Amino acid sequence: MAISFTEENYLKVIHRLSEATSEDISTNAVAELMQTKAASVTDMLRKLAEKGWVNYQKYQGVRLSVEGEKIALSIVRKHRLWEVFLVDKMGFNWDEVHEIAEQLEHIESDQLINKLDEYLGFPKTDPHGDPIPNKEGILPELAYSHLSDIKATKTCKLMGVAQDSAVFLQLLTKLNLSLGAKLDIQEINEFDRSIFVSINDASPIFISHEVAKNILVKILA
Amino acid sequence: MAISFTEENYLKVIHRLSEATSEDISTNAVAELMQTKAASVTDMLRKLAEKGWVNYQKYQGVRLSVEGEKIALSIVRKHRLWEVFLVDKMGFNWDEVHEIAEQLEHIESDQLINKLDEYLGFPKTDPHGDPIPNKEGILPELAYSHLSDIKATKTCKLMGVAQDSAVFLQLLTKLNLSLGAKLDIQEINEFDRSIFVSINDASPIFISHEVAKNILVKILA
DNA sequence: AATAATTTTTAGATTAACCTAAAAAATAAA
DNA sequence: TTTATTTTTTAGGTTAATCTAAAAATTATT
Repeated sequence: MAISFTEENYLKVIHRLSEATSEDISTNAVAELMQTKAASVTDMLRKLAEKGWVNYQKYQGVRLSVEGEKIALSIVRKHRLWEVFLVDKMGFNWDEVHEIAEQLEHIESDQLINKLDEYLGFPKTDPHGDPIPNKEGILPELAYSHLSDIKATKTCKLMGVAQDSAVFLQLLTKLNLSLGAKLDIQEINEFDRSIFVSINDASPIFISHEVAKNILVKILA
Repeated sequence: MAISFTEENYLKVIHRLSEATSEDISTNAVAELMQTKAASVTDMLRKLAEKGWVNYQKYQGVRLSVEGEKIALSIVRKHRLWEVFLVDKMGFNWDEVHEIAEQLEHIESDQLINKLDEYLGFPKTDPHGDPIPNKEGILPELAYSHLSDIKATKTCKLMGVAQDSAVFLQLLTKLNLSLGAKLDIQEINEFDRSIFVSINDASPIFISHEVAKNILVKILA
């Protein structure tokens, strides 16, 4: 069935909200991410439900149907593969690619996206460490920890970020924090929950709790 | 000023029609290429004129303004660069890329298109031999002959095609006619204007006038 | 449990891009 | 130069996606 860019964006947003919770997604939550009004969302949810892509009962919130989930994952797949292309092949920085990928994710051609996947060497994650769903729409669950959740002095590897905003990514770049960076936690301060950490064996610096919350790491030792 | 996909497509179509003639473009001609009705075209032409992208007087036809020409050429540039990408990097055949490029040409990012240009090695023509406008929107005029216009037994090189339809391109592929192919004209038949020609030194075959009209060549000898 | 606050939905409009049918203008033919 | 034909425009409507304002349902608070 034909799908519009707008419908694709709604499915993508509902999918993103569903990842964070097992509860139904509220109209307001969708409205906020779609940067639109709740009334518009209500209209669209009814339409998406008619097309069979979401389960929606009025006043009860919404969730993706199996079919809707499939569509959402194919958009995520396209978005993340294009991000890899933009960084690996076009030479963009990781904080510059989100907006362009938002456009490219709507290009419709299974053949193209599978050829692109191959051309990029079947990458497992995008430049922010987010996993890329495969052709069958299966998204490997990567169980990484939030740096902010770590309670002891450990050595970790930066595997991803929980936020794609340019300001955040630029801050990480300034701190020399990129995918794969080694983090030696020296101290965790109870007072402001800031972390004193050495990055790639450099002299340790302070990282705020706010930043640590958005950094995903694998614990090495 | 903001521009919609639809507006971009109208400007592209008006540009294409303007290349073939120096006269003003008729509403009906635009309607046919846009696959829409004349009444819809009238509405859009008024809108495009208000935005300053075309010069339009009712009942007098339309032509691009300087600004409109600039926009149209930037779309053509994007379309043709993406076609090169699809063929050279993604491994598509020249008859498979038009529809995908129709989507990709609307991606908005000057940075991306200039990086893509560089990545592809600043190609001069697309996979069909059509010239690619440069960053400044200047389209090099390539003066090639239509194979059908050649009146004597000559040796030529295939430089482009005047049509991008998949059926036509697939026929050329079947005849072993690709960009750069050598054509030795053996005979031109007065009766049906068909051409008896050797392709890359193979044994000569007949090519219809209809096909020859859509083949662009450089005369070598 | 009743009331207050919040969330969500309905009702009615708006805009972009399209449509059909009819009117008007331009062009071609008698 | 009238008349006929074709082209183009106008008038009025439709659909998708949005909006504001008001009504209804849900949730939270006394």
